[in-house]
Amino acid sequence: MGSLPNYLTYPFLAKASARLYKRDIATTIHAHIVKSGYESDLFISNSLIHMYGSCREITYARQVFDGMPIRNLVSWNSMLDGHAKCKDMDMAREVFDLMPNNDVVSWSSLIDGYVKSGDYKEALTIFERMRAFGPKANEVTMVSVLCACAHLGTLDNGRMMHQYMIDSGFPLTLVLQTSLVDMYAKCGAIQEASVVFHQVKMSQRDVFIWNAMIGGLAMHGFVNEALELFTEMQTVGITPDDITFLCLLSASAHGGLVKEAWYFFECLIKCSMTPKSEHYACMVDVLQRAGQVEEAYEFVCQMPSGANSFDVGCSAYWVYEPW
DNA sequence: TCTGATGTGC
Repeated sequence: MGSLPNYLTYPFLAKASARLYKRDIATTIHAHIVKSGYESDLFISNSLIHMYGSCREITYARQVFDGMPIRNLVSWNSMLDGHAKCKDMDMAREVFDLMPNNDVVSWSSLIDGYVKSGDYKEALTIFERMRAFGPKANEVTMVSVLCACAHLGTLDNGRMMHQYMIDSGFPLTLVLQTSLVDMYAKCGAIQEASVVFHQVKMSQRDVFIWNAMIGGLAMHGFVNEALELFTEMQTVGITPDDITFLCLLSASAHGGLVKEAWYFFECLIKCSMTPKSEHYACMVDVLQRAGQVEEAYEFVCQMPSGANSFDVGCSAYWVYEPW
């Protein structure tokens, strides 16, 4: 009765499966494609490589890639990104060096792979090479580059990248502005982070950029300022998420602010969210640092078993056995 | 009409 899937259907299915991160669904879709005879379609094969790469099934991705009679840049880039997602940067680099040609996506995938693998210096080295010999960077490239600067804490470098973006006439999208706020905050330049944050129109700010700013303030001990922004974001209709509370709880833990921590934990519940193990870990941390060992113990006991994890376990251990 | 890279917490 229903219509059969055609060559336009499968790329969407593969993309959905890639996002779901489910290997069994991925192989099922692949089997359907083989049965329907669409395996030789370039778009469909590319979708399969991407799907397997996203599911971290790089061996299957490679099998599809090797079986293709014709490949294009998307095939190579998907293979490259698959290795990068698996944090196998040696293989990602090999693909990059082997591919017949490359574009901004190839370079961005490589740079982001190094960032996600924690090799921030190499990410910046590749970016310099890209500036010298490669295609023009775009928003996606710069997000990864700013992330590398943030983790290295090299403020001068970060400022240079910001200037480069202005000089190159990059449109400052919300994603880029969030990366800038995060970079300045992590580099300790909370004032510059604040300037970028306030340049974004109130109506355009989403939970990501609010979190970046609140987290930046909290990280540097400006808990009152973080609290003010937390109130403000709710006033303008942005609902805090679990990351927002993690920022605030972590700041309270570092500052030894027990009352504030309880307040944020209660807010979290009031926002009808379920605290995760990380939230519990922050609470245990703040209580035991304040010397409230029994309260911390009680808190751990109340914790639903679903939230139990190594994080909380470690914190709980501190409650019993301070080294 | 279909395919590839990006932002907030540890």
